[in-house]
Amino acid sequence: MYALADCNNFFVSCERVFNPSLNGVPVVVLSGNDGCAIARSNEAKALGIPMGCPAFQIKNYTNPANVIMLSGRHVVYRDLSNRIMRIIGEVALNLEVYSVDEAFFELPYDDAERNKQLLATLVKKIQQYVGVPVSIGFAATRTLAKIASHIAKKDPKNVDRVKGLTDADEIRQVLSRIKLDDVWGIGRKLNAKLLSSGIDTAGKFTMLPKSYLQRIGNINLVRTQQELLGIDCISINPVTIAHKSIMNSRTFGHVISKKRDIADAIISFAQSCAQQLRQESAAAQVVTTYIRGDHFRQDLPYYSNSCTLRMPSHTASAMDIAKHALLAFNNIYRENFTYRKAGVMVTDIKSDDQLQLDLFNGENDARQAKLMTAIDNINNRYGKKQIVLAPTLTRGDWAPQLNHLATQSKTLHFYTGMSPRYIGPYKPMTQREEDDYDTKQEKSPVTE
DNA sequence: TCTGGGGTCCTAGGACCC
DNA sequence: TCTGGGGTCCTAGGACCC
Repeated sequence: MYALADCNNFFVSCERVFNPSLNGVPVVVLSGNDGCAIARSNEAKALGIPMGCPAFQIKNYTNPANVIMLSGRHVVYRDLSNRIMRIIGEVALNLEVYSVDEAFFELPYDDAERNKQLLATLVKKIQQYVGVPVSIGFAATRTLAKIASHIAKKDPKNVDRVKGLTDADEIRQVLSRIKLDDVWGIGRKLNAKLLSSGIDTAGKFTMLPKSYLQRIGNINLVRTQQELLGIDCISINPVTIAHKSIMNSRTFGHVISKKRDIADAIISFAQSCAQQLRQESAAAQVVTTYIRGDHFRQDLPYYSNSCTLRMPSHTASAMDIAKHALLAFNNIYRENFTYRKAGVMVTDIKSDDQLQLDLFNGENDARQAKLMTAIDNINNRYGKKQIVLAPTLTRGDWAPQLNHLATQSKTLHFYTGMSPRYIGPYKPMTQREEDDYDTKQEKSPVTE
């Protein structure tokens, strides 16, 4: 038996833990740039505000004065998530943290009723210790457990917020009612494709021939069908899976076209990727940089592109990664276009203990590693971004094409830190605001 | 005016090898 | 007329998830 624990309206529930006056009223948590709704309270859902609703369209559903809109505080959500996972871990077998607000695990008993009691106790404990409401579904496969958790969440009469789907007749009945796109693994495209053939429920989907599913989708679609039929076929992920890719990207406050401005952003994305690699005691060998225009602006020519480079060896050095991210950027940047978003991704990641010493760069790597450790220590102690890469000093090495650029990079923060207090279109900060922003330490940022 | 960010897996097709 | 066969690796793109 698999169980799926799913936090209800997670980001909103976290905010309510710290501010009970948010209970009972419509609350929406917004994405970065305060762009769109990424979590909604039940009251906000009842107003019809859809997931992903752009913030400026909320007025189409209700008077915005009725809705409390909050910028996301993801560090807080991560912390509460960790506490919840720890509590689940006390009773769970093979806990598999699937996302910040969801976890799969296996149940100890064969008996559905005993499992149900165990889970009901767990839900209460999380509510009491952390204050976040959680719903739990359980069944023979993860896909069915997921459906069960939806049922647990949606049914107001179910005070335990636990639902088991273990009886074959009940499963058949439930599937005949569930809309296909509510099934885990069926997204927009597949739903549309299947709908056009009259397949609108999970029940009908389970009767389709495997060969057809393989043709219109891939092996995963076949697996989804098997899972709905009660056949477990999603392999278990070990508890701690190393990342296979790490990405850092931002939508800018508005379109920009200056090469140097974008390059600054690329450097800071690369820096963040490197930092996360070091946190995970890992290193990457492949860097991808991508840039793209604003697809909402019909009045501007649209261009998007990406470039992937393999570095000479695995590295977690901000300098190595930034250097290659910039080289990649130089390959794809085109003048006379405007850009709205950029990002850096690192792949081919290996943990430090898997890595062999590179005979040719060994000494250099060791020096870089020491330097990076020193920077991490300083930043941990005195606040993020006390030491950052200065593109102005290194541009000659990194990207000769940038040589003609003006020398200053004070704008770095606008693309990266995205201060939670900074809301609105791009504009340069005053020195005062900047000092303020830099984590309110007495020190102003040290620029190397 | 205003539309997020970060992941995973699978497949097809090309380059390259013998 | 007729143009080998089989394999690996890499990448881009598309689907999905939260």
